[in-house]
Amino acid sequence: MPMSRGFGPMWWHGRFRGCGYRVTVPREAILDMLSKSDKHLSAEDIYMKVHTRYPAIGLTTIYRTLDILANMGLIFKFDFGDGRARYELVEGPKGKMHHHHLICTSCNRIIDYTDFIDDEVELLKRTEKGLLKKYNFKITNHLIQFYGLCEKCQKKGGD
Amino acid sequence: MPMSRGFGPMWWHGRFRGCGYRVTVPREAILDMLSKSDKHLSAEDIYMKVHTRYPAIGLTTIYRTLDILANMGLIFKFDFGDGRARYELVEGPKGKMHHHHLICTSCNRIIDYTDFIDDEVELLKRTEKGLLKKYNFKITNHLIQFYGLCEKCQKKGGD
DNA sequence: ATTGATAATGAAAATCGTTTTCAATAAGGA
DNA sequence: TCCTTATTGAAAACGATTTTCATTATCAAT
Ligand SMILES: [Mn+2]
Ligand SMILES: [Mn+2]
Ligand SMILES: [Zn+2]
Ligand SMILES: [Zn+2]
Repeated sequence: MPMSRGFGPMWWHGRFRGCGYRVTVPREAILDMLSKSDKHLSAEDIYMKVHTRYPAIGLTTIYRTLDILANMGLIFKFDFGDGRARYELVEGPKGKMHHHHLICTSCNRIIDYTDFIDDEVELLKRTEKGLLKKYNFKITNHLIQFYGLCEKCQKKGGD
Repeated sequence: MPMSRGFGPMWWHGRFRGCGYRVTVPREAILDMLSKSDKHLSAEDIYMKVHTRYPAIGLTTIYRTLDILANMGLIFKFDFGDGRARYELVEGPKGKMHHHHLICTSCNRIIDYTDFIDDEVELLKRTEKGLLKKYNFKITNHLIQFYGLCEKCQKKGGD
């Protein structure tokens, strides 16, 4: 199952058409590229990768497509504070879902983790409940990022 | 104690000189302005406020000063995802310290909270310890932001 | 108080990621 | 196939931030 990841060929065609969007070469190329990467790619990263096979596809279309995909909930859009947005495929209910990030401040490596330790889930539930009571603030989403040093950079002497 | 907040007049003069920085009118004006606000101000917000009293101070200097202040640890620099950085005074060990944010996705109101609910700090520590064990990642800092609807916007019907 | 080295400044230009404009193209229902 | 119109790519525009550079102001040494 090369570029469909077991969901059937072009499983997102239905989603696209259902939203009134047309299925185009650039959109297929971008989605296919994303499905083959597990990295946190910037628009330009994606542009360059796609460009090797489809030199005609412009950066503008990359941005427009990423915007649509993010709004459709097919990709996540993150901001790690380096001035450029980063994108990654959601991959549906089977694959990677909501997750948090460990960001190495030395080498900029980013580690996803979904296998939350029990304490973390507990922390979130209690915190959200407490904040609802204290501020009457209804939480719908959260962003949690831990900054520090990855294994390799600790050995190198931290920088 | 009007513009010194009980730390003695110009308590940061020492910090500045200690870092080899000169004490200048723009720097005093910016720091004084920040000490009188409890908001999350953008560079341009700060520029406009400072500009009413000191029309000669340019936006470039605002950026340069904010950069220094952030590096010195006198102010926090945050990114709430609206494309512009936001700044707020740390206020030393007495006042506001490390805190988390509640961000209303409807009216963009931002609520600080430092009065963590019971166990929140404890749970965070345990989470960090767990992540250290699991990924051997040494956490030095974290960013936690909750998105949702503030009290007012819930009543208005949630956008 | 005066001097002098140089850090700091402001205006303008440059940069950089992203968005908008617009004429040309291509998707897909008829 | 034909036609409507969503989509496209190039170029220009955009907005926040940074850089450049000539001028000014700070402050340690006189
Ligand atoms: Mn991720
Ligand atoms: Mn805050
Ligand atoms: Zn690292
Ligand atoms: Zn609100």
